[in-house]
Amino acid sequence: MTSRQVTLAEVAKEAGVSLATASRVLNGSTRQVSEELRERVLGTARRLGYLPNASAQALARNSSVLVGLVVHDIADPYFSSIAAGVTRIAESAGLVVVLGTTGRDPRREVELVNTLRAHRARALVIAGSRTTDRSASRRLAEEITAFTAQGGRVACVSQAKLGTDTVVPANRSGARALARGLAALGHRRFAVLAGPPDLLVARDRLAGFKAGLADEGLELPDGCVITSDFTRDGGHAAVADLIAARTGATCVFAVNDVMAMGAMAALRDHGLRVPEDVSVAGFDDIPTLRDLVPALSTVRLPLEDMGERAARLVLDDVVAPPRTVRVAGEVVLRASTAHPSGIGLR
Amino acid sequence: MTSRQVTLAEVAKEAGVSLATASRVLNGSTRQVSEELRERVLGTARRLGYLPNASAQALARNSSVLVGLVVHDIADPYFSSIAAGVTRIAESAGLVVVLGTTGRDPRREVELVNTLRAHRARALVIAGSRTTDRSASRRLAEEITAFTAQGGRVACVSQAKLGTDTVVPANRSGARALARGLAALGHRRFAVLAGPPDLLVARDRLAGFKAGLADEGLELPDGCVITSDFTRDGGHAAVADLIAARTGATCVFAVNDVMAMGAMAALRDHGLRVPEDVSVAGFDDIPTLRDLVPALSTVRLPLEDMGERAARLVLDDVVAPPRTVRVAGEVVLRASTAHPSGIGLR
DNA sequence: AAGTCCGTGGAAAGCGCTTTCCAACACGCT
DNA sequence: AGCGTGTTGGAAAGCGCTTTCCACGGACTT
Repeated sequence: MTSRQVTLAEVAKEAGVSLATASRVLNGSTRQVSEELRERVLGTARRLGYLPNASAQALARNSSVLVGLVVHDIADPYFSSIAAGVTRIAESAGLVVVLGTTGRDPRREVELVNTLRAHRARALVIAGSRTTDRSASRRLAEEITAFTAQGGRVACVSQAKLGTDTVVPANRSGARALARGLAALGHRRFAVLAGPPDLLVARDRLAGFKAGLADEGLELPDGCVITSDFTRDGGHAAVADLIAARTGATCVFAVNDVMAMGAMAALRDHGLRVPEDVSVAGFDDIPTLRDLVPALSTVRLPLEDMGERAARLVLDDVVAPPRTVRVAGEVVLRASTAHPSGIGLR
Repeated sequence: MTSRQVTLAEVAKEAGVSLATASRVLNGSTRQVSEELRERVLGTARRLGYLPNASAQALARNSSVLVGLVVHDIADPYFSSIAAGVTRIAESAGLVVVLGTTGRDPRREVELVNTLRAHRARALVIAGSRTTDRSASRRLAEEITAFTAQGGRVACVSQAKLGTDTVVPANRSGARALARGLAALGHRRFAVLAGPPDLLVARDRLAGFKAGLADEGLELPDGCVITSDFTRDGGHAAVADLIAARTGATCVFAVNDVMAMGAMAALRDHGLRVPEDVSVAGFDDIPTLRDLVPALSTVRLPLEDMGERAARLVLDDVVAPPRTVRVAGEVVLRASTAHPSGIGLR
């Protein structure tokens, strides 16, 4: 069944030229080939249905056309938006995207970078926040070092902690501005669905939010910070704890949109209305948000654009290793947040 | 900067064994190697930080570890859900997923399959509906034939039109059952946001819906079928046409969920309430649906599962070329559809 | 007329790995 | 002692391509 593939050698022979000449015609070599031979080679190649073997080319050239993309969960709109940006740039540069998903397992992350290294991927975009786990970070950093030592370029979308090019969203300042905006609406008691305690992006956003409250002379008591998974279901589950905590909060900030969406659903299940009984805000501005009712207030991040930026960092020819692209977040207050009217979450 | 990579030959030399022995130890060869040499090779490999060159292995073995995944738009929840299923299975089989996005351009689709073929990908999952464009289909079919002739396996998620293994959702019967369900709610006048006229999946769903109406003795006048893009914005834009058409429909069926979401937003913009003024239903049951208010009625497809099924089809050892896995759709009536109370879209 | 240079084609040496084939040796038999 | 048989190590031939290096002519100098 498996028909032998047409090789360059066959094309060369059939066209009556040397291997070298055939190669020069069929790839973008700088060397000139006379019009006559060129035509002949091109013709036979087409006639025989020649397709270069990418593995052989990669081996001979010592460089591949592969770009790695590592995300936690491709079904999460946050990551799929970034992925769309990365693939757009990579594909328009004639490269091929290799997708790896970690399921938020740091070991898997290291494993993926290793695999991509084995494939001699020319570049690598790692999306998704690091955690406070030092040993995991160290092992990832080692892999990344090996990857760059091999001539590959790496960019991260998240914290600039790994000595690579990085696209870093304004987690702190965005959350801070959001806090001020919510305070300006009249809220005085807040609760935060803070995600996992060891996730840096979650910590940054929490810290920024606290700072924003402090700007307004407000504070966030410890009991008002609920930890949970960084997912829609995490946000949903956290609401039970939130209500049990009897915080009296009139406004809930979830450190990302999917958590906020889960929380809104859970609040509804508990018979609470948003924003009449409690206001809710998220972070990221994932695309699905615009079809939510009430529309979710959030901090907008240009997700696809961030993916594009990361891809560009990693594909340009600049030789300036650790560059940082800061991306601003824009506070967008929508219908899910309103002037506090009720008594909040007693 | 680019440090030379450690090669098998170096490991072999350092360990004082032949290339062959080193190779046998460091990959899953069937050949035995004595415990002593084995240890020695493993030790030096670790010490030197040896990592096999995947391109070289692919070349020597004439087979790669790559699995292609072709989707229209990775940011669309429909595709990202399927992608999550495919990557899960592929990665658990130790394979590497190559992601290609077409942006719904048939030429790009062909191009991607070609690229994947050049990389000697061992398998390929193509998600996304075909169109009625015969010449595009033919060229894709040719590429696919070449791919399989080369020993690769291909599965499609959509219509079983290409002679490959296929996972086909119950578009017709799902839409038909949905139509009956909506008629049972009391609706008599319907409108359909039918997507692009040349997209097979859209046509199937429209046809199924009509059949379901016919079962109930109802029909769908031509003026009640609005065409538009198969996207959220397409659904949004179609609503203006829909309203202009003065169909008197009390229920709108959009042939996929993202269109239905766009339509709901547009209806709201026009001051129409769902479901009080008009009921809306979609198709697919993308994950984001459960956080919509009102919750969208739809036909549930197990999207991640479909991705997994496709991946399994393409990765098992069965030698039964064109198999078809039919996936049932389950009608899920939620809050976006109700007994018709108003006068509908006059 | 001799010397230079450039443009072009081909031979061949790799790239890093797998795998066939052969040699060597240790057994267990008759 | 002689002979299969089975096990293990190594030499070497590829896998399909790129690229260096050399050879050859013709066009130009001087």
